[in-house]
Amino acid sequence: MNTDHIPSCLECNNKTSLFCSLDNEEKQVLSQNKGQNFYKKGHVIFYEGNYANGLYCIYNGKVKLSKLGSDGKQQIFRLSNNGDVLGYRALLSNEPYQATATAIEDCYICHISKDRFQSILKENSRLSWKTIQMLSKDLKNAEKNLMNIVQKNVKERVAEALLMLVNTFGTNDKDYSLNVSLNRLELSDLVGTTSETIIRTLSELKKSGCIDLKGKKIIVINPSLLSQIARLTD
Amino acid sequence: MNTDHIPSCLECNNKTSLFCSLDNEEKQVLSQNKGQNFYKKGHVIFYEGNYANGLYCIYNGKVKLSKLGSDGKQQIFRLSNNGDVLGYRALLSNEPYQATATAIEDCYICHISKDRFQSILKENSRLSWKTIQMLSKDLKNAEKNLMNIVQKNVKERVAEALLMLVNTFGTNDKDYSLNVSLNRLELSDLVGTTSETIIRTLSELKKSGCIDLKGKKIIVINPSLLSQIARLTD
DNA sequence: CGCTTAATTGAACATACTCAAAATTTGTGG
DNA sequence: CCACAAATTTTGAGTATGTTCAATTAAGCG
Repeated sequence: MNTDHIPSCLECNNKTSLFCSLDNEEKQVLSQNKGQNFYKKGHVIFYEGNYANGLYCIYNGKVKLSKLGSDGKQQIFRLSNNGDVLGYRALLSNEPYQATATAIEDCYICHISKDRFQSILKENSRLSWKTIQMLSKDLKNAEKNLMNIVQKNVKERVAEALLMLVNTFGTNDKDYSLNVSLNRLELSDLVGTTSETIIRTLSELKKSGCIDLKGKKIIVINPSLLSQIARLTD
Repeated sequence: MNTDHIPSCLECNNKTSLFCSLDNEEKQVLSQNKGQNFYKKGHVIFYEGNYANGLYCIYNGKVKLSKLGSDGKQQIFRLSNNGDVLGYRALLSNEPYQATATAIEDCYICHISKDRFQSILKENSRLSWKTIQMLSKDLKNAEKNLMNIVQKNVKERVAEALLMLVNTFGTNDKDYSLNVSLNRLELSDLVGTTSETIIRTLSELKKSGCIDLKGKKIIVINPSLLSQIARLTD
C-alpha cells in the first residue's frame, strides 16, 4: 500500500467525480485525512457485509461491484472507472456494504473519511444535490438493468453489455479491442448467465459480423448492428 | 376528480411519508398549491415518458409502478401504499417518468408542485437528507430485486413476493387473505414470469402447505416455510 | 517446455414459455 | 335473483432457451 504522495483533491483532474462541484476551499477540507491506496488487479477494496467507514473515489483504475449469490454465482452490478465514487450508498444509509468491490486492473483509490464527507454534505446543499443526482442516476440504471434482464434474452443482453463496455471504457488505440479486461466468467456475471453461454453467444455475434474475437480480446466492429440486436432505441 | 376538501399536510397522519420530518410551518408551505385527486382502480396516475411537474403522495390507496417492455409485457417495479411518494426520481433528475403509475385500488392522491418541493428541498437539509435516505433505500431494493431475478428460480421468487406482499399490505382481518387485489397477470408482472407459471407455482405452494387458495384469494398459512423456500436469511 | 488456468465444444437435461382449450369467476342487464 | 357475456383462471402438451457436466483445445507464465 503506497502512501508516498497523496494528491490533494485540488489537483485531481477527474471530471466525472461527485466532488467536482466543490470549490477549492471545500476540496481542501475534503482532502484532509484523505488516504490513497494501491490495489493490484483482483484485490478487494471492500467486502459485502462490512461496515463503511468512508468513501472510496477512484483516482485511477477500474473496479467491479458484485454480489455473491447463495449458490456461489456472482452478479456484477456496476463497473466503475476513474473519478467514480464507490461505497456511498452504504455510507449514506448507514448499512453494511451490500456488494464487494474488486479491482479489475491495478488501481489507485482515495479514501475519504465518513465524518468529513457527512459534515460537508450537511452544510453544502450543492453537494447534497449532486448526491441526489448520483443516486437518481444509479437508481434509474438499476431499474433499467432489471427490465433488461427480465425482458431480454441472453443474446440481446450480451449485445447491450458490449455496447456499455465500449461507452464506459472505450477501445484500445492499437487493435480497437475493448479497453477492459473481463474474462468470460466475469462477462457472464455481468450479463447474468454462464461462461459457456457467453462463449456461444460471442461466437454467434462474430458470425453476424458485429464483433471480432482475437484470442480473448473482443473487438466491436459494427456497433449499430449490435444496438439493433440489443433492441435499443436510445 | 374530487376536490371538495383537500386535507392539509398538517392534518395528514400517514407516518411513513417523506415529509413527516418537516415542522408545521414547512408543512403549511408544502400544502399551498396542493391538489388532491381521486383515482378509480385501474386508472393511471402518470405515464412512462411524460415529464414530471410535481410529486405525488398517496393519501389513501395502493398503486403499482410498472414499465412496459418492447414485447408488450409489463414489469412491476414497486408497489406503494398510504404515505408513499411517487414520481420523485423523475422530478429529481428532471427526466421523463420511466414508469407508469396505476391505481390497483381506489385512491386519493395528493399532488405537490415541482417548484414548491424543490424550493423546500434546497433550503431544508433535513428534507434533502430524507430524500437521500429514500433514494438509497430504493436503490438497495432495486439491486436486491436484480439479484433475486437472476439468481432465483420462479418458485423462490413467488415465495419471496408473497412475503413482501404480506409485509407491505398485511392480511384481511376476516379471512386472512392478502390485503391487495393483484390478479394472476399482475402477480406474474411482479415476479417476472407468465400468468400460467404463477398459477402452477401457487398450486405447488398450496400442496406444500405454505399457502391456501380460496378462489383468486391467497392466504399465507406458513410464512416461515415460505421464507425457507425463498432462501431468505433476513 | 511443462504446468496451470481459461476458453471452447458437445450432448443431455431442466426450467419456464407458448399456444390452445376448458373451467371458473365476475360483471351486467333484465 | 338469474341468465348471459366477458374476463380471468386453470390445465395440458409441445417447445425453446439456457444450464449443467464432461471432455477437449488453447493461452499464459514461470
